[in-house]
Amino acid sequence: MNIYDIAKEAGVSISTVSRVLNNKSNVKENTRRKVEAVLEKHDYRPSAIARGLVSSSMRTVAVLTVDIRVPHYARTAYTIEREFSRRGYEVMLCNTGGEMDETAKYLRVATEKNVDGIVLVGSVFNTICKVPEIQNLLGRIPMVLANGKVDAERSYSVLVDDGYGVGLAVDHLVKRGCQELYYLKDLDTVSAQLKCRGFLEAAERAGIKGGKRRVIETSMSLKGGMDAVEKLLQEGKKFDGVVCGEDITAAGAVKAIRRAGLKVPEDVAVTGYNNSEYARICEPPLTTVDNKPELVAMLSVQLLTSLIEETDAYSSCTIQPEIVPGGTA
Amino acid sequence: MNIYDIAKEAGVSISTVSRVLNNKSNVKENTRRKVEAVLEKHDYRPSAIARGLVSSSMRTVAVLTVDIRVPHYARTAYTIEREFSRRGYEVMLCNTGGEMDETAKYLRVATEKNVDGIVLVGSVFNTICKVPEIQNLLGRIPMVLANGKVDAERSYSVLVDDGYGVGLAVDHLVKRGCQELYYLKDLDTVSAQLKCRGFLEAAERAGIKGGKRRVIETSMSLKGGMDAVEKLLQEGKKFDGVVCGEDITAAGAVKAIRRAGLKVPEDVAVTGYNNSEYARICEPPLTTVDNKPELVAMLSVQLLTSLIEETDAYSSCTIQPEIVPGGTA
DNA sequence: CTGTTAGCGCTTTCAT
DNA sequence: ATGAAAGCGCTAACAG
Repeated sequence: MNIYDIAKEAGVSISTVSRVLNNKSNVKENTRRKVEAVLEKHDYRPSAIARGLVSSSMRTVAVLTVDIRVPHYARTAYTIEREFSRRGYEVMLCNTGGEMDETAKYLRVATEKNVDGIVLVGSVFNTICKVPEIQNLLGRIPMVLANGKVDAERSYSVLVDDGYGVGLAVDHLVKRGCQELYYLKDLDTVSAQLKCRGFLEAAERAGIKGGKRRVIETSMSLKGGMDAVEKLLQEGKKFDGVVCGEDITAAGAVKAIRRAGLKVPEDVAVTGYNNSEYARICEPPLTTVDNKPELVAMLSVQLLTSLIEETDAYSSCTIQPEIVPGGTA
Repeated sequence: MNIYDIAKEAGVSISTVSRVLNNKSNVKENTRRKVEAVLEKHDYRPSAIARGLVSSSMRTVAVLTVDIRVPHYARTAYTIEREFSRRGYEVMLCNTGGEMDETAKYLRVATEKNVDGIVLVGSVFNTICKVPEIQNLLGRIPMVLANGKVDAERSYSVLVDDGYGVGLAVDHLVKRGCQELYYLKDLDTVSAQLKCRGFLEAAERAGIKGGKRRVIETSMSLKGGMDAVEKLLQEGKKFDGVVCGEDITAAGAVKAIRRAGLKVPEDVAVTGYNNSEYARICEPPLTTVDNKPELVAMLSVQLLTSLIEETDAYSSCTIQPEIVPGGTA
């Protein structure tokens, strides 16, 4: 069933049907009703593909994340989807695993499908987009990086000051009297590096010596957090505060500290990062940092929408995280 | 840049370019190379929209879930996306919030965009699809329900025996000597009802009296689990086992039990459901039930693919959950 | 206010 | 092996 069938049955031309379909004003009320009746009768839906071919837009945006199973990305992607849905766009979900190949593949598909815009969620894309192979896929389509930055035509950023965020955690620990701090670093993305630097700078400001010796590299998992703490204990390191780059590692750290018979926060204080459900499940609930994924998502959608529809002036911006008091620090 | 530009520059007709693009065999090796050179030079990508208009397929499937932020759905959607990506399909992500309107809207969009197939994830759709307003949107497009069932043309199911799953948890508790069991019920979806019934039947089999009085309704959240346990304690109920319909409520239950000075599992044993990261963060880690979302997702994709491509014979199927021992039971 | 016509970029007969 | 031409379902410019 297409526009011709409708036209024939309503006894009008396809243009008139098209006009009715698109709520154009120049249709006689009588004709409009006649056409609408036929439309309703068949519960007719115009083909978005055919429309897309004409308007060269399918009202679709691609959202690339590393892995939607990571709660932080899930929250971001969720909000992006909801916001775009409100605005009449559908979202194509792309899990890249942080792989260059998958990213390239998806950018290619996005181009072929002529998506209206692209959102890259996560600072991995910061690094990935520098690869020449990816570089020449950029600039064709409006793009917003949520917590990333890339130098290309029509690419904008919504940044989160993660260094500042970790700094807040350090300040918080110092204020409650902690002196022997360690930082649990999990990944090696730009964001992870900024967090680490935020720790080092804040520690130095607070007069805490040791610098990089206070950074423990571990994996981004519950076990990663536990392992790191166990290592500290085994090595007989003195510590009264553990700053973590992720709630999940912080939860692991708390687990290991308490299993060792130490009290949190009395003996060792701990801070997480992300203000996730993980933080609340942890016992005691984590003191953590809210890096506001929903806000980042909203601003990203706003930015991309204005880019697509060429409405408002648009510019990149930066979000300041906030500390969320819990029971671990 | 389109197929005409390429044809002109290569000095051939558009049919030949199309043949090269689609790896058809009837092209002289020489011509092929000539065309490929031009293709490469411009890094040409054919328009998926135009192709879609001809083939009436955009190689896209829609995945509807309640809320991608719920880990269980995130895992399912993730696997579905990865599997479809491997097969050359993109995924349109749809968060319906379990709302009828949103579901209807998305089914309509899916129809307009002529998606190749639809996956409905979660047993809410079981109920939602019964609404007449939704009913007449079904049957047009191949559909698979992950953990749901609906009576419509071209609709199939991958079911999870959640009643059996909760039964496993009850058996486990009974085996370790628990007699005073309670069940924490969180939602009111079909799946939640099946779980509840699974509890009641298994309890009765084990000779535990009380029936429905042993079911506590609460909200699906950490607080929901805590509230339920606090209520039991306040009412002075005797209990040595708490079976939960979700890991998150189980984590809340454990929290409340321990805060009351009771030991888990010695005084009160607890079981969760979903085998999620929540279960591992909980201290002690939850004994939980694995309802295998990844497997469900894989089978759903397989089923939908065979439906779309009309290859193998297809049929609905059912998954059996497994108990995962932890430290709470 | 309504109809005719020319595309949008591609695939696919049907000739040659 | 290659090209010409029709058509997928729609929008929009133009004519009346």
